[in-house]
Amino acid sequence: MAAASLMTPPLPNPPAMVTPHPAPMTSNPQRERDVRSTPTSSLRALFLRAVDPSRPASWSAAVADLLSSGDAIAALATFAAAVRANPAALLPALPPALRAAAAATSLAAGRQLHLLALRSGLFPSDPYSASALLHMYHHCSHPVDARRAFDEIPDPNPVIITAMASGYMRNNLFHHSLGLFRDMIASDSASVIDEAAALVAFSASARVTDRGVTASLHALIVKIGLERNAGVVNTMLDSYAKGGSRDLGAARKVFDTMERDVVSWNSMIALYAQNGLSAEALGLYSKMMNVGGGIKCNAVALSAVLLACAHAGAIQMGKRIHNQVVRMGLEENVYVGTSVVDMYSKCGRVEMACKAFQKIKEKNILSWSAMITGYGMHGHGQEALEVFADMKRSGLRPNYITFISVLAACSHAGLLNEGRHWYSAMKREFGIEPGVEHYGCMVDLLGRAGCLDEAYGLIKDMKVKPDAAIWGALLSACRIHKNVELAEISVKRLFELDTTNSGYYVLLSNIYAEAGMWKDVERIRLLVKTRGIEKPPGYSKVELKGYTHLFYVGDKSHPQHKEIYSYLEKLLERMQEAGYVPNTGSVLHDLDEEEKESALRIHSEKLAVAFALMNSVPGSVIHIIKNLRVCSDCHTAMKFITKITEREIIIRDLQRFHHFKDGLCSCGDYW
DNA sequence: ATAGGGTTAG
Repeated sequence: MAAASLMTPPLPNPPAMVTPHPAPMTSNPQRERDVRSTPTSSLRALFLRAVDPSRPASWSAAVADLLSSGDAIAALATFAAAVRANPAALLPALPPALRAAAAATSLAAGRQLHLLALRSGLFPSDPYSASALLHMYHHCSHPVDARRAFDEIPDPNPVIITAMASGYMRNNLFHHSLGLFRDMIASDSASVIDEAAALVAFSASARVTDRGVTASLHALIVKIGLERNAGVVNTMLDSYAKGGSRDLGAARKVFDTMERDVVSWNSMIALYAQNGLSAEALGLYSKMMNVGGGIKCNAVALSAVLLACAHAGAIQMGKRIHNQVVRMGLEENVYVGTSVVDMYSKCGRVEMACKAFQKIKEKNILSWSAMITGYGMHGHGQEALEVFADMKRSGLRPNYITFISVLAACSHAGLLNEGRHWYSAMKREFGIEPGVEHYGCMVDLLGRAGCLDEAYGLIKDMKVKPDAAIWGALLSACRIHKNVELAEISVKRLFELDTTNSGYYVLLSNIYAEAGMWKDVERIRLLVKTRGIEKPPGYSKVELKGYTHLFYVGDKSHPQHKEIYSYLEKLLERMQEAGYVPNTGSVLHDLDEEEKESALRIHSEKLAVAFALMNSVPGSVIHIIKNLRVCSDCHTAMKFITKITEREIIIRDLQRFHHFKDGLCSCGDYW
């Protein structure tokens, strides 16, 4: 109908909102000839040769084909040619044209198409154009415009609602997305839910903290018989484990009763891995490989299981998985490759991480970040900064995450000036506002370097609320530099944030003790006692021949404990001959010196090291995981052990890495 | 003739 009149006069610009952009559909005969003859896209020429201008379907097919071949601009140009050549082509070609505008994130083109849809009467009555239009606005990050258009659609069908809901998800408006399904959940009527809608609804419920949403949706899909649809149930599985329920058990229950496909296995493994249940993740992985019912492992499974290895420090399993990666030819894959890098770094093998990093074909921002973090964790600050420089040279723009890696590397290596430089460059040059993570690194870096006032000033200037890690960093800096006043302030704040961790009080009482403030030491000890706050028991883990051995302080439950203790005795003698003096400063102050020394020598990391030295292959790296920070005496002890035995020892606590080979360790004095 | 769709990486 009205489409014919649109052909001749150039489209008036939509009011105000249009941004300058190579508008693809100006009706200029010259341009039209260009579209059909220029060799800018040989593909385009190919498609256009096949177009029968008299058949509308022929045009829309050409637009859609160009789009799916990846040339959105050519698709838009062809759409413009279509409308001029045959006005009847508008109806079928408009939706793919809108998708092309979305793919090119060209809001200007999208708005012109919107106008065209309005003038031709296709909007809001044609549901095909309507859903594509919403899709376009969301893709161009204009959810408000999408909403405006959505509100004009009289009776939106499931496809339109799904387009709207998934668009909200894309723009991180999770509650808005869920809101579109809410009435339906409330009335228990599944009128609008089909497979695609259910997928979006569950993925929305995985991102909000509202309780019970997943279960209600679950009831709904059972009612309409979607509970045997693997895709839908997989998303449901995910939302049980995340979202408001956060219940891995519930997810596992779904997993056990459903008809599982690869994605189900991968999701469950990934969920375990992400929640730190490494043993469960690894167990489920081997179950999949053995009794998975013909399920083959793929890139996603390997990524997930590598994360579990990284978390558990399971280097041997990690190597096996890496071999599998190589066998499957997935070394060049960004996802898998980045996971391998992360696994090797967290398991203490930076050189292996670096080799794996070089194998990745198209490194993305997270691959680079993983490598920077890897060097940083090991105290190799200069290497980390070199990788960062390489990343910038490769043309990638550092983001929020990149700067966490960079600043963490500076803080761990004690690169004060570099840290200061990149912290300010981050804001000034890259326009990134620092978040808690960046502040955490800076407070740690400044604090260790003794710039306590600067660190405190930084906290006071923060635009976001400081978390326990930040005050904790300041507190341990106070221990190093003996600042009672700031320590008290930090503990006060920590107490408001985390009342259950007595570690902070132990640290404060040690600070008092070192300042000779015995009354305060007593006061804190009483406080800890009366409040019933307990320090979680410290333990150290060591992996040997695929088995993990766990040690607590003074542990005598290990079958080899007698040998371990006598080996440790001999080791300590040799260490003392080499100049090791037990650092009793980190032990509670009401013990006498002798008691302090015997308390120190049975620390879990020492037991673990002795056990590993007795049993491992000469020359291999000893890798220990500790659930808490390492005390200053164990820190020193490891250096001496390295010196006498020439063995590389790596201790990783839950967050951090301490690398003793070259005596480099920037860990503070903890407890 | 044309529309909407998650699980992996710091």
